[in-house]
Amino acid sequence: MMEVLRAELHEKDLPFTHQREAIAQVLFESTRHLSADDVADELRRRQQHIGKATVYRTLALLVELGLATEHDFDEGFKRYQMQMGAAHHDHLICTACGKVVRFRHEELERILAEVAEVSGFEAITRQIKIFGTCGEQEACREMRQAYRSN
Amino acid sequence: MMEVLRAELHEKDLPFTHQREAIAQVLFESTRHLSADDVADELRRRQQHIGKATVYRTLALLVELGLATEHDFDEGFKRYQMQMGAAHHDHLICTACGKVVRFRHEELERILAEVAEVSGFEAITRQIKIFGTCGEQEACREMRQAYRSN
DNA sequence: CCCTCATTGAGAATGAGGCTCAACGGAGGT
DNA sequence: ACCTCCGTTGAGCCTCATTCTCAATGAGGG
Repeated sequence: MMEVLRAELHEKDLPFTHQREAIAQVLFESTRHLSADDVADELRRRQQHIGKATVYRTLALLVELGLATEHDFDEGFKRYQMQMGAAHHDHLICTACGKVVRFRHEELERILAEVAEVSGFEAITRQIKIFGTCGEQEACREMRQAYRSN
Repeated sequence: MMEVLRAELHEKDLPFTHQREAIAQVLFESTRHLSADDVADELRRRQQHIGKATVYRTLALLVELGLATEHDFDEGFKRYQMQMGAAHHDHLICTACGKVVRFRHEELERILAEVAEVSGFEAITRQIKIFGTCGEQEACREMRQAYRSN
């Protein structure tokens, strides 16, 4: 996987630095969606301090290269995740506990491609987010009740 | 329409202030998605200066009441639009010229409801955004070419 | 008209993310 | 290995959307 990054960087004549390797590694080893701060924290835990500017720049670069995806779960900051050639997937986000569940529905792919086509758009990327309550924790069920009685 | 706002506020024992009326009015009269700054600017043009804190608070309130919707088109700030009982719609966003096109596809509604159901989620709201190029302007076609040759 | 309590607004605070620029370090050539 | 050339890095500063603070204000019920 790190080979893919090395190759992509070489392709674009960009240097494969320790920082880029470390950041990609952290993202790669996590199954969660990490914020720039999460990444910086994890690097610190590994005794590899990397400036936040570099963290931001590298995350943006990984997205550019198509190796990572950027997500906004309405928390006021972005989250990132490695995208190792995996199919595009979408998310269900619990507004109470923050849990994120991935899903993929073939039918959606077809419909969205059709919508873009009809509108004369050439799609680059897309996002589908369903915000709701997952009901798994106390807080989730409470919020669910609050919404129902609204 | 302003009656709906008045009623909703009364229902929740919240005062119907001049500021709330003016902000809702601006949003109501626009067909575009307005940012908090857009709203403040329009109010200033109408000789009704309202503090930005109030603009932000009121926009959040309108969303809470279900009278407006909040959108993030990846511009670094949020945009708002009145939602007068209209059906939920989704967006195509041109990353070159910023044009936003609305669309609605019944099939999507059904599929997303099904996805939430299967995952045990109770959906509160959802968003679908397709980012791409609309090809209408010079800049859009240029960006389109850039992506193709990437 | 009064009183209460939420709202308002000016300005400061917060926080994600970008910018600056001197020092640094890949990596291809020698 | 060594050199040299650029692109990268990082500490700190800057921006800008959004929120907070708190004293003054005003909605609206009695």
